Amino acid sequence: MGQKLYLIDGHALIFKMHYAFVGRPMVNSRGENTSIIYGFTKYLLELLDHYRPSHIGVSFDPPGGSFRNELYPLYKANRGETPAEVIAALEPLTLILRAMNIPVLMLSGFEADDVIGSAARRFACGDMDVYMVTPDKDYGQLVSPHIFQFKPGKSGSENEVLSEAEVCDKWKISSTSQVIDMLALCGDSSDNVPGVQGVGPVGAAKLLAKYSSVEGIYEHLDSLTARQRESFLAARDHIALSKQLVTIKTDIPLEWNKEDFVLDTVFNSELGDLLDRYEMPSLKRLVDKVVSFAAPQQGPRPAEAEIGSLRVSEPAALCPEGKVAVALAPQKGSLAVCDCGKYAVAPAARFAALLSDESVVKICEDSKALISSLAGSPVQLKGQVLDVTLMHYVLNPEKSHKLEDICQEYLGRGVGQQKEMEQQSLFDEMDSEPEAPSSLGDSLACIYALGVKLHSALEESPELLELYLKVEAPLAGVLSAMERRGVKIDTAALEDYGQSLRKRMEEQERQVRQIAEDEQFNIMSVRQVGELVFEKLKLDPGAKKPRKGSWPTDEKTLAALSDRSPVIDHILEYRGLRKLLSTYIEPLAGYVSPLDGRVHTTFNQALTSTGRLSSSNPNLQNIPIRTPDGQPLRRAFVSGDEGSVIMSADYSQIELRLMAHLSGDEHLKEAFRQGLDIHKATASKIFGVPLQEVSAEQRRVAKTANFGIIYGISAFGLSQNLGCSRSEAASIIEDYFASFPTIRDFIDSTLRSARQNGYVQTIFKRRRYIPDINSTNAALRSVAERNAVNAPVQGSAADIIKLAMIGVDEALKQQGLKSFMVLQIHDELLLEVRREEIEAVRTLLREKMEGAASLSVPLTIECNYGQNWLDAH
DNA sequence: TCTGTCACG
DNA sequence: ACGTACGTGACAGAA
Repeated sequence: MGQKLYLIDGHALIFKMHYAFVGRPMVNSRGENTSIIYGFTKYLLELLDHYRPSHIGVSFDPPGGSFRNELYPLYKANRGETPAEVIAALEPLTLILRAMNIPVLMLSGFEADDVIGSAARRFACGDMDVYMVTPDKDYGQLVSPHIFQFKPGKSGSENEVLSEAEVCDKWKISSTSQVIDMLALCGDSSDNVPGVQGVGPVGAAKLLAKYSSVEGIYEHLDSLTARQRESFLAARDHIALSKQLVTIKTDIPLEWNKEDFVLDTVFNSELGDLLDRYEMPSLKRLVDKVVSFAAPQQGPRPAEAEIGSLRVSEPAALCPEGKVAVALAPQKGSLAVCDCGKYAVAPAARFAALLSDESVVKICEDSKALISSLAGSPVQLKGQVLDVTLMHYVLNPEKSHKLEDICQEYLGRGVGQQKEMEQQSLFDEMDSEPEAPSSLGDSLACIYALGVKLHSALEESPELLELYLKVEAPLAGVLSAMERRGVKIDTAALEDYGQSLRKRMEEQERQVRQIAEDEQFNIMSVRQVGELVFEKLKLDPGAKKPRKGSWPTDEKTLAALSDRSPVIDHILEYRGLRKLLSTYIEPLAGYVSPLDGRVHTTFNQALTSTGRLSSSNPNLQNIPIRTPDGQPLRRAFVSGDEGSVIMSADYSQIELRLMAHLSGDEHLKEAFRQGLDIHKATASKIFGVPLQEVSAEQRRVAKTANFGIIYGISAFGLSQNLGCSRSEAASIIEDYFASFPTIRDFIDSTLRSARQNGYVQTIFKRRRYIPDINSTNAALRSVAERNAVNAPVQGSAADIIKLAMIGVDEALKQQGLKSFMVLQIHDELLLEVRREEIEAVRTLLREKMEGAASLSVPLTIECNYGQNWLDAH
């Protein structure tokens, strides 16, 4: 029986509880603030109840600082005084822990993390898993095969266990020891540890991938960009110290031994007295629960047998031949595969025959990642792929699709808690790696079982199974290819553009300093801006200084004072430019891969509630276009070489066309059939004027109303957007429905079916569940109603472009064209197209995009190309 | 870690 | 009598 040692970072937990109760403290009849004592003890008891540690200890920071303060006097110097409630809670908590026979670890000169690190390293072994209970990211550096970070969730139940793979994945590094380098590079503002200016987690990960450590980066300074080199040179003096400060000690000699940590749930009777003393009757009940459960020592559930039986009987349901495999990519270059209850880890090539066998169903957690990991190798993935994340997304887009959560929902247990399945050679002479993470076997078992369960859940609703098989599963491969191709960035253009914005920022700053009559004025400082606006210039004579804290300087407050002094516009302009620079331009340069000069975004296929994709790291679906300041950025998105262009194809008014199709409204349909300017046509109808006489203002109002219809209109929302009164908005809505009566009917019938079925659906039967549709809470219900109207429209558009992408990808390959897709922006596809293929690709896009669905109105695209993204519009 | 703001469709 | 247009992601600033 595997043993589990939980080491709790007491101070971190106390602070977490302190903040959790800010604003609504618990006070007992003696007037004592018992928030922290209650929160901490409750958390501890729930942990015992739920996770059943065999061993446990709590560590606190000792008073008087640590060796780090001697190394660096400014260490944590930016932290304010420890709140009095926190100090007051220490003593009672120590008493409670003592009454529970839980050892309190404190070593003068060391912080809690050093003690925990040293204990973890000392006690972790094959039959002792160590869980470090802390929200602190620094602990990631200690995570190793038998040491995990156990992150308390915000509402208590959402605890998260991080293994090596998850820590590495989170930071995008290859080994947990690189967490130290990450922290040193990025700095830590809460501990006052300086990092390297301008280097964030993403940039640091890229550098570490190439040079593996801080020292490695300094050995290759000449390979960095000029800006980066400058920052690294500036940091040279302190970087070693930063690294030392963030390194948790693992070699402190400890006087405790394993037996000291054994959890004995026959608690001391003092515990009850203490809980009475602090007036926490509900915790006494929890104590009883923990004690009563403790007696028959057994694990949560014997699921090994469950999974065992699945593997014997169920595969036939998936695949007539009864051959089923589970595959996933645990780390770069090698693959873990399980079959018939046993698993092996080896380079993917060793599984080539299995992976390319059409008759073997592959079950995995993340097929896009799996496909990406196999790309470039001769190994082909063929046959049906059951991606548990995507299947779960199709079944219920709004739930969490983390493996842990799906397991909880469908298997009634967490992942990584079961006795491991046997690891061995699947084939003769298999060179299995002995160092595989300990939870791997169980993860494979879970994925396997989930593949079977989710597949049969999809079979219950055949239209959902079809959505998965025809849309989501094939799309994963398309997205994988798009991510790997990436989009070329003209870094020189980007740099120039950034430079021009920086110049303009300096100019705004100079103007502000002039008005402030202060050459040293710091425009970035909220405090200084507040004092300038409200005290020196007195732009709002009525405003009273807040007693504590500082003057408000948010956008809205300042904008309201815009006509009192030009300084406001200068400040806002400065902030706008800074935002542009810090959100788009500067980070984008860091995402450009040194290998190919291209940016590789990540498309998330299982995230939105409506079926849309999302893009992150970086987000390339929100690159500016609407404002003049932002537009030049799109010029930096270029084709890979002179022989290619950027081509953009976007659906014209796809959501309104879907509204016309779904509602069946004859007026709207007719307008689209005639190819009219739809907003103008709408205006003509609702204002009762001839098409030619529609004014610009009327068109604007109609356009806003059209958007409103798609969003699930409300008088308030429309009035906000038009800047008119609520009653005026209400009358516009009346006129709209009078002109398009069938749309009102459509909305009504959509709501009726949502109330009846609990969900709404798209033209391809993608569901969105609307549980709040019958809520007695009016606000909740209104949100639900708007969701119910919007989801079929937004979601159908998402279905259509997904299907189009699959068709386009297939056709490009089939016709042997070299052009390829690079981005999807909801209703637009961006491609890199060989010049000689321009006409062929254009034709193909028309055919596949316009033909992706047959609606009762024409579905049309606009297609253009140019040297860059801006020119392609 | 959470909120507000602002970029896109 | 509520708080509001739908769907995202990233950053700065405040706790």
